[in-house]
Amino acid sequence: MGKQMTEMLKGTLEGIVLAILGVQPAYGYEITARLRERGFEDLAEGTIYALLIRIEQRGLVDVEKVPSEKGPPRKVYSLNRRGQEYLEEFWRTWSFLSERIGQLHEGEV
Amino acid sequence: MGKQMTEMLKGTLEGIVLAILGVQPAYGYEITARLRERGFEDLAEGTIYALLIRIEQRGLVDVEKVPSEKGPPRKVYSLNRRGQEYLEEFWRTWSFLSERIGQLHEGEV
DNA sequence: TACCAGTACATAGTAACGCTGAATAGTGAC
DNA sequence: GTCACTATTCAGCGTTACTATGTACTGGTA
Repeated sequence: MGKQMTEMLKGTLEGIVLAILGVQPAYGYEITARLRERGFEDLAEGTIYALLIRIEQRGLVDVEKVPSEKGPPRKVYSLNRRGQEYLEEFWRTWSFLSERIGQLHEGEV
Repeated sequence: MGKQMTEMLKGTLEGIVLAILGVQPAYGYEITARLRERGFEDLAEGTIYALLIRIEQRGLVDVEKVPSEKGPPRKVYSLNRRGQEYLEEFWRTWSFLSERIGQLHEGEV
């Protein structure tokens, strides 16, 4: 990751993952792979796992262990009620910030 | 600042300040005041100063000390060539990220 | 059998960033 | 002489993503 992207992901990556889980449950390896496909090519492996553990400890997601045919069991995360609320708050914060920055980009200072 | 906003500002606040300086030179107190007017109401005083020192040390801005009628001398920062390039890189990173997150917000996963 | 690639998760240590809280210093008004 | 406003600085802290490495299960292959 470029340094700028790394810093910019702080605070937003969490929202990105929660939004993905909001659509449908997923497990860490899967989320990492999907993000890499979608342009975050050198997203570090460990980053997502650390993030998932964090949001689990905050009670934003529910976890279920599901056996895999191809390796160790998967930890499938799904967004719960609290996570939903937190995600809505994230969208409000994001909307505010992206609007301001958008204005700056258009040159309206 | 809310916790989410604090985290989200990491990496973006720098770009915001560089963009402001790209329009016209400014000093710390002024930048903080302007940002507060524009919705970042509880932006911490010290944050901007620390950021300015950082970008100065990286050689992204030029500094000039200008006397003030109302207090201690101002340190007026202006974006230089390297800063301009760095800002362009910031916009590229920002555009990529905001596009991805925008897609997520629209539900296109 | 032994080895490797792919799948899947975990974690200790590090760097960077914004915030907290306090200090310093100059000006003008009351 | 004290207060408010202007203006900058800095040490210490919490949070986050990255680095690097380790563990573990499966299937293929030499």
